[in-house]
Amino acid sequence: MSSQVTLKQIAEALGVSAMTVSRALNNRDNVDAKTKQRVLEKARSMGYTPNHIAKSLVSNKTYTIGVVIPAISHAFFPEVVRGIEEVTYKTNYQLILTHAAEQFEREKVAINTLRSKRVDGILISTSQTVEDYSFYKQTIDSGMPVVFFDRCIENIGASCVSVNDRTSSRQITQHLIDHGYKKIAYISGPQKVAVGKERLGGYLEALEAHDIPVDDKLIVEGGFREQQGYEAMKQLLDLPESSRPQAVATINDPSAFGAIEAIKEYGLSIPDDIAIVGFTDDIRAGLLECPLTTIRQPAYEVGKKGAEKLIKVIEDPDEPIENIEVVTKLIIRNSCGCT
Amino acid sequence: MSSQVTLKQIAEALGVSAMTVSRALNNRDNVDAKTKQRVLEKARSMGYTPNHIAKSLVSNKTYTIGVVIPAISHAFFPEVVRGIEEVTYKTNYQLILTHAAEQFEREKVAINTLRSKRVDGILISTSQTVEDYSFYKQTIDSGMPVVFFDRCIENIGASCVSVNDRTSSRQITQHLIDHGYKKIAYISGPQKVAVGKERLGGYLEALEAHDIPVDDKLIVEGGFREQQGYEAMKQLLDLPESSRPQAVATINDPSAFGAIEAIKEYGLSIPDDIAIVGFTDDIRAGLLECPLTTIRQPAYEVGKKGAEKLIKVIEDPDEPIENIEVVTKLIIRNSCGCT
DNA sequence: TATAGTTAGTTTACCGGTTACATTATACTA
DNA sequence: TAGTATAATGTAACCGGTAAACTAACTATA
Repeated sequence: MSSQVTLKQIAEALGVSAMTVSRALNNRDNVDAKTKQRVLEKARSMGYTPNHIAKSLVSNKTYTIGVVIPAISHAFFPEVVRGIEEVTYKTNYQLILTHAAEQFEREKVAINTLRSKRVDGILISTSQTVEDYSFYKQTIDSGMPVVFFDRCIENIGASCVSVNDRTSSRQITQHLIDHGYKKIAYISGPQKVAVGKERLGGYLEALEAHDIPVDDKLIVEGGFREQQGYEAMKQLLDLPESSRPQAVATINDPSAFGAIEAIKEYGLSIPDDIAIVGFTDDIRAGLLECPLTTIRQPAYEVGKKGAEKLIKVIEDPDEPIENIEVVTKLIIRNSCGCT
Repeated sequence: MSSQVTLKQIAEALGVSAMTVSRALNNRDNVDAKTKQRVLEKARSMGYTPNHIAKSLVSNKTYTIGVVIPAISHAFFPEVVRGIEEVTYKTNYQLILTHAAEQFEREKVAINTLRSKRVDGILISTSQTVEDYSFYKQTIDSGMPVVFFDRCIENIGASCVSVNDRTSSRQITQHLIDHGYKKIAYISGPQKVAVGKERLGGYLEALEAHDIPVDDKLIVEGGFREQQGYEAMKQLLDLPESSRPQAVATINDPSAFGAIEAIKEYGLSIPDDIAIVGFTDDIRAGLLECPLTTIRQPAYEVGKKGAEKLIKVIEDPDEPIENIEVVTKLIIRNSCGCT
């Protein structure tokens, strides 16, 4: 690191006190116009860059927020980050991005580092391997402003921005039912994560509403990643012919992509042999050989709302805890059987 | 922000000096084993989180690197970030991510803030609107370690990690020539950015190598974004029938996607009426109606190499300046005319 | 047994700013 | 013209740690 110019150096060069320089640079009162001018010029000519580290130490404020993301390569998250960025850019906050690679341990390390760096708040989407909530509880109880997004942990004292997972999942399952399918499987996400539970819940509600009996063999816990969708689908395809599903709903699009891979490997065609639907509206969904019917999650909106809420919590400790739902849209393409 | 526990508080509670606590927590010498034990326990029970801000002020080191990205939604960049993340995770650096949205002004603000935050180094991919280099020059001359990636600025005193843009571009143009096309257009990127210049250079070299005369009307400056590819293609399509291109090479995949949109609007078919190739191997490239022939850029590798180099520069001021080239791969699909 | 060497711990100053208060110079008022 | 308000600037302490120098007590050595 180069030797950076300090206030003191400017002060010395000008024969004034550091305080006067500080005041001049921060547009405070009680600085002679001429002095101020001299200071500004000197600061520029010396290439002064204020030291936020020192400022933060005094003000106990870093204008930095941490973002904890489980999977950068899932297209949903970069879009969320774009939404967050848009808000933080306007409000002069910076973003420390951490990637947990779906590992709870990495997430813990990340959050601890963020706390050490004294970020003003943290936006979290939990990893699928999340094990116990006490770690989050502790973080939140320490007074650190936290807002969850997409993969939330509920009733833990922090706000959450998600989509209407349950109703969306019910809606898309309903759509499969409308096609006349009776044997509808579900490739679920981890039940410890709210989206996992909610989306499965929506699927069950839809079946129940139509008096379709729930078949436990048709519900397989997969996960958020393509590989897991692939494996879950194989399990379903290995069921005896008679109990094989006619249609499959999945926890998200990557999972559906994996499942589609498996279906192809078994030489079956979509949607004729098996219909399938996703949840995300990944950038690839519409481009598949058989375009994927799915739920469009407004990722950018989720990021934006999350960041807005977090900054409110940071700036006003009385900001209430909320569960904010961003509304999705059912995108009907062909994989469900529509033409 | 909650009231955080400090070293001093632990020291007081234990009746020792702050230094002793500091030593105990940092595994330094000259601390009695029993004392150390007592300190560690007290720190845990009081919920102590070390304050990196204070540490940084003394050490002049933040273990944080800044990343300046022009477009999060271009799938290339999240992959790069994943590569960077993988390295910083292992080396205990954190990532401040800034998004310039292809605007040079935002980029300047971002870099200044990163400097104020005293990041240990910065990874930069320049925005397409980059205007003058003096700003970068100043930043680098101030002693801030900088490594450019993908969109580099050369000969400015910083290392650069990119792909072999020129040879790749020559190779893919060559492939179009092999198909027998004579009138090959080029939708270029901004010439102020190295990739823009290099890729255009590769295209020109290929033509020259085959004695194909360069037709200025067939070279249109587009840009990195879909919309710009769309507009550039329209310009090409509006040329008189006789001078219309038989094939088009583009600066990147998004630009190609835009161009494809335009071609469709004109009722022409790919590759029969017009062949087209990209550069990126975007996640969507293989999924198009007519799958896109393109150059696969190893984004993850670029991020990894960039981060590795930056950390070397940070940790050893004598680390030499290098231009690191990561090698691409020509991905032949159908849009070029291959079947 | 006097001297030097360890060990465990303390004290002081400092990193680069800001806050709170003190001081000086200037202007205004009676 | 003394007396006071006001503007401009300075000083000291502090934010939460750490480096460096110092001290006290104990141990080893000749």
